[in-house]
Amino acid sequence: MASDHTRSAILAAAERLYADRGFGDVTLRDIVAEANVNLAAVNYHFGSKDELIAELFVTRSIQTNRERLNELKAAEEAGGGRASIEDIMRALVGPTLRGCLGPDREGSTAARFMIRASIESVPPIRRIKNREVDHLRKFAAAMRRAMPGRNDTELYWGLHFALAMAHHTIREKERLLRLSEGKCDLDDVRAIIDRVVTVSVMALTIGDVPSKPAARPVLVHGRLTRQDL
Amino acid sequence: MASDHTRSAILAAAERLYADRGFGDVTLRDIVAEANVNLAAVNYHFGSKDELIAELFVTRSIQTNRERLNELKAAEEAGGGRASIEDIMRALVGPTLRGCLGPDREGSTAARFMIRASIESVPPIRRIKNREVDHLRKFAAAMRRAMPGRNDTELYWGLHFALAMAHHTIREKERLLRLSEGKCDLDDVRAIIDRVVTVSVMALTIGDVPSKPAARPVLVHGRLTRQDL
DNA sequence: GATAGTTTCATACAAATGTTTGAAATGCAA
DNA sequence: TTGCATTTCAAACATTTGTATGAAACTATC
Repeated sequence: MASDHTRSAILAAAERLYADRGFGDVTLRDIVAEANVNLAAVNYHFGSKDELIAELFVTRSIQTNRERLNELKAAEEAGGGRASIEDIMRALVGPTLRGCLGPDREGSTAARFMIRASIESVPPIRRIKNREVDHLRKFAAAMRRAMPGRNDTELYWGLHFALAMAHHTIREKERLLRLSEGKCDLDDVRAIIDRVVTVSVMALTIGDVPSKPAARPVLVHGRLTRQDL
Repeated sequence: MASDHTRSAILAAAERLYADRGFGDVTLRDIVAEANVNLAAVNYHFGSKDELIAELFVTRSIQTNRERLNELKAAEEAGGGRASIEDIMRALVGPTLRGCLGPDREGSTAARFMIRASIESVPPIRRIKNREVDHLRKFAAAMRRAMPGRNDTELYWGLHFALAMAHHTIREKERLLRLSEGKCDLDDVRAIIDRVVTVSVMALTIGDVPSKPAARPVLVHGRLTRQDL
């Protein structure tokens, strides 16, 4: 393989076009035109259109998953082997939200591509997403360590809701912006992450009936703190 | 129009096939074969494929929206013109969750169709969804009445997160089931609604620093109650 | 029962699309 | 250079797809 020129030109063009116009109405001919390569090059280098899409999505997914696990590991090391539940949730939703939201990310092709992938969900991408369960199990395990006494079911629901808020915010950011008439600031990614983390932690304390008044998470200065009642 | 036979046969067949196999790989020929009608009948009765899909989705959406508003109205009348925030959230997420989840709904074509529509999001459906903002404004208004002092921004985020949890649960129920190895009971719709409502209400109290200890929502017997600390 | 409007039908159309092919070009090693 | 493998290219292929057409069948009204 002398040079990846054609291969990477296709990848870049495909990601850009899919990000801009969606999987639905971008054809191989559009891609090769954008990349200035021959039509047959896609099948030569990737085998098929679906494998091209899969490669794009896998690459980006691996990046996000690695960031997540890095954050988790860092939090666990900082906590002497056990991360706080807040930090775990932050590691879970932070990379995705940071990657897909924010004003500077407006022009990021990778981010817009991942948003598309989240919205349109074509077959090759769905197949890959199904493997994501193994990755999530690592977070479930960390949560179990952070909240030893807690019911497993509650734990999974908390994890599920955290992803729900993060992904739905990415998917429906236009609608939220329109609904709130701009009042919800979707550029302040830090605040959004704080918000999602806060609510996720709250969700994980459902049914918690402590003997002494519980520490109650409160959003202060865009950062999660605890305030005793 | 002597009889709607052909028209409704097409609608029924289309909904069934789309629900089962997705919009991606169901053609008009599949639909007319299932409906035992002629290929040209679709264009004759609906104009185009997209208008057929739009009609299916609009019909179901109107049903859900009407149920939502009925529940909201009932709650407001029961509360003497002002519904509690819990009841508002329940009216928002209840109909959708009840429609798409639960064991008996497994065979409901309408439910599975709406799940598909939520996952795949083809153009005609996206266009309709964009008009949904007006509908949500009615809930925002009710919430504003229920929580007069509250910041509008917080209110929209709470509304947004409630929909996030409901829709994501519908979209990703398979994954949650697999992740939790069956521990999360997705057939107990009442409990799920309670859970989503509880967390939504919690989300709406972020940053609430009350002069006296706040009433804290707690899940008891699968039903939302209030317990003073 | 003739007529006008509606609905159904078989068939054709036209366009788009992913994929394949076989030859030409290119790069690289001996 | 020669020879061999890799890569590029133009063109064609083979389907699939939604849509259009015009005649036939049907229905209801007068």
